[in-house]
Amino acid sequence: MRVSRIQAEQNRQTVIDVASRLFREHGFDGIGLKDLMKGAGLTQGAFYKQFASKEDLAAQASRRAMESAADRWTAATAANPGDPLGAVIEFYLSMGHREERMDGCPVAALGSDAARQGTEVKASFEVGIKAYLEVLGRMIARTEIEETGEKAMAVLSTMVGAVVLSRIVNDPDLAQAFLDAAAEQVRDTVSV
Amino acid sequence: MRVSRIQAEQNRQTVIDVASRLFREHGFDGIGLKDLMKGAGLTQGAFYKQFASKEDLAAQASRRAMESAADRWTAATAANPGDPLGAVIEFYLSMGHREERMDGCPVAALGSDAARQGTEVKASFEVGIKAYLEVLGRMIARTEIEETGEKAMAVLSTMVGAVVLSRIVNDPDLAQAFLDAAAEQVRDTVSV
DNA sequence: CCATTTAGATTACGTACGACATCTATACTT
DNA sequence: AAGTATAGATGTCGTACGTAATCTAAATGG
Repeated sequence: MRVSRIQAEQNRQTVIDVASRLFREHGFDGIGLKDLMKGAGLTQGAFYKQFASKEDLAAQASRRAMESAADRWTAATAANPGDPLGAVIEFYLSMGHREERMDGCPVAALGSDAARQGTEVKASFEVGIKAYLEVLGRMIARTEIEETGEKAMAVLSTMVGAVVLSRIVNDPDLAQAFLDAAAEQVRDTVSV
Repeated sequence: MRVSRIQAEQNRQTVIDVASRLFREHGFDGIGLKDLMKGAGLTQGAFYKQFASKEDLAAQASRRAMESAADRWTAATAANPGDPLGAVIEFYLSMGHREERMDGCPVAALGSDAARQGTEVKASFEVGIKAYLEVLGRMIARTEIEETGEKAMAVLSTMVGAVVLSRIVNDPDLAQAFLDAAAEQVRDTVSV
């Protein structure tokens, strides 16, 4: 049956939110439209009234996911102005983050998948990645003026790589070691 | 038709080799058994005579891919004993590597996917990752005795993350910047 | 304020493809 | 020559994405 305009828009947002989580959990190819819509309390038939294709949803869900991830970084730094880097490290390079793919960083959860997607999806990620770099750049700028961008990129690479690697390996100790090693490296990079 | 025992084994190896490339190109969920077998010149019907399941093949293909990747690292360092790190950086953190997912590092190509796979696949990756760390550890050990393992892990994280990020973004300049920034960071880490 | 239009939702369908099992013909092996 | 291992064809059954047809309630407007 038909619902109000407001309700329809709300449903649309719910689908995007749900997709942003389920894609991170299962990968773009690992979950179908039926389950995606069911997660939002709707049926598959309603999908094409709201989205042009699965890839269209993937692009919008990726954007949403990256926005919320970047917001989390910003919030963490704002809440801890004395040690913004420490605040980011504490949750990003943690075993908790390793274990909750669904709510964690989309780059770590979907990086390899995103590389295979179309331009739209990649563009969504790109916006979020630049937001990450800005947050990192502000932290680095306090101690060093030159090469802020380069350092931010290196730091982000280290952090993303460490979480990916920590999730691949079965051994929890090795996983922890990757996170710890990355944390130390990141601290060194920013403080030098 | 039936082929010789030797031919059958060779076919099996071909399937693993082909799968190790096609999985990297399309992801574990992005390609089906039919196309996988076709890539080896066989039909899908032959698959279950050789492998228990798709995941079984995924585990074997991952192992094969990681072996060949680690061999490449070893070969690069052996061919350039004066600057082993430079040799690795030159191909790993290059635009060429960014563009050939199919023949490149399996961790960068399938890292996010691997995190969602079962224990067998992860174990295959884990072996290869440890091989990477050994190669890196040897390079780092020359300049620094302490914390060799930690540094190797940080370096690997940076390299993997940089390639993943460089592949996600549409902008080639930004992609190049990630690779360059990682290269510099890696050199600093190893030489300090 | 009622009739008409419109749009969101459901159900059902179509085609294609997914993994996996089984059956058959054949050619190697012993 | 007989047995057997293998490739390949075929089948099953579920699910994939996408597309109507239909239903219903919200918008709209006279």
